[in-house]
Amino acid sequence: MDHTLNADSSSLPKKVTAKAGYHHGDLRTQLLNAVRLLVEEKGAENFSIAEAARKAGVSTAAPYRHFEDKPAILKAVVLDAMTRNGEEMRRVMQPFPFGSIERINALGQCYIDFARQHPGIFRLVFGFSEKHDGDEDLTACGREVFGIVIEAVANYLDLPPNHPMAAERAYMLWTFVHGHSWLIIDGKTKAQDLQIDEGVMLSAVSDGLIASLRQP
Amino acid sequence: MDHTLNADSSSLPKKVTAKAGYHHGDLRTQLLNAVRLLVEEKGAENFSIAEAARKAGVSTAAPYRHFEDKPAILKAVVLDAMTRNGEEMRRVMQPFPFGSIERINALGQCYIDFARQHPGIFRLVFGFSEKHDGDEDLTACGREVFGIVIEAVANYLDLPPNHPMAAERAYMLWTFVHGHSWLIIDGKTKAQDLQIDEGVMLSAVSDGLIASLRQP
DNA sequence: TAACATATGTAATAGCCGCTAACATAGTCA
DNA sequence: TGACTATGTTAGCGGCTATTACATATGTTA
Repeated sequence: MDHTLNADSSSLPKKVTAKAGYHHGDLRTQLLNAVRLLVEEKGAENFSIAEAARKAGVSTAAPYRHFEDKPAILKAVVLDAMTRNGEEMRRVMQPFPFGSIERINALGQCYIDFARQHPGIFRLVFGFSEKHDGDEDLTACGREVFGIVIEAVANYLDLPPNHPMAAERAYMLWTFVHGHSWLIIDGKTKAQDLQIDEGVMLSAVSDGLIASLRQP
Repeated sequence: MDHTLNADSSSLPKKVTAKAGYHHGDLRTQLLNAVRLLVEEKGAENFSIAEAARKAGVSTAAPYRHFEDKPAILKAVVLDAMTRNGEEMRRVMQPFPFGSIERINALGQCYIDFARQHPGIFRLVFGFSEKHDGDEDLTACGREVFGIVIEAVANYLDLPPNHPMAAERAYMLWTFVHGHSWLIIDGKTKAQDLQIDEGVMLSAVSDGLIASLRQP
């Protein structure tokens, strides 16, 4: 339930309060923090490197010592967010029994929570073509995260993890939580005056699309 | 199956080939056409008013005689796209019997087709907060389009169109096609090596989430 | 028809931003 | 110490949004 993307106080930098000198000391990390804040604050399409640099207290040219260009800095933020979301997914499913439908529901809820808590980042991760369409790192990271879902579905359905049906049903679940996440952060759900219990809906979906396969 | 957003030869302008004079004659329409092309070509986040103006053969200041600012010109494109998509939805469901599940499936397929055929516009319609978050015109248009889906679901389930369950199940269908559309145009589906028949999946979803309610 | 009002174009400009080049400073290691 | 590398800065180019002042076409009315 935490999804903390903000303060990067873990893996503490070599110089925590390096401000006095000519060299910053920990600019890369603090730039990423600034970018995350700005993306959340002003939207990924209105964020500027220059503002991130000001926020970190350096000149507008300094970021280019650490990142090739704007797409590169955004890619770093995206990769970090995907990784953390994957970790969070593994965490939230752990309390529930192996092979249970509750594990699947927990994964879906985790995905939705992430979008709600970090809509700007979510928009950035998806939605933005920003030159990293076929990027290998991002693809690999995505496959790993989606693998968690496939595995949970396969375990529930008593299938080998590489069974096509597991991937197929996992994908259906993904489309659902993905679409719901987008509609939530775009305000479309509210605009339609829909009074829907999210948890109930999520259960209905996993029941209708996955649990229904257990008794043939 | 057409979703033609490009040539606006319908509702023909007063002067079709007004190019010679100081005044353009049909700048507003041609600007919108240029914007649509550019959004599709370079992505909504990289489109610029200046380039649209060049494409229409006028100075970079001219567009501001017809649109307040960048969000306004994008809003016009979005409204047009939503309207046309709504019309297309009404068209594709017509061949199927009133109250049939095929009508529902046709609506879903139409939504997905639109995204696949106009990914740039789709990204613009959703995904972009671009200052029209709570815009009344867009909200009204969206409610009207979504109303088509609610109605089809209500008819199939033999419910009054304002029954909460109709809206609820319609929303589930929406989340599914919306999420699938995003994943398709983001290339995520391909990145995951998923071999899924879209029509089969769509049927499975409407079966699992809607048809299952008919026999209680 | 002449004069005025309105609509719609241009040019010039201010203030952003992305990114690069040339230069400055700090840390590292022979 | 001296050379090399990493990481800052300043200055500047070209592109963008948006505004302002001015120019030209169109239409209305006396």
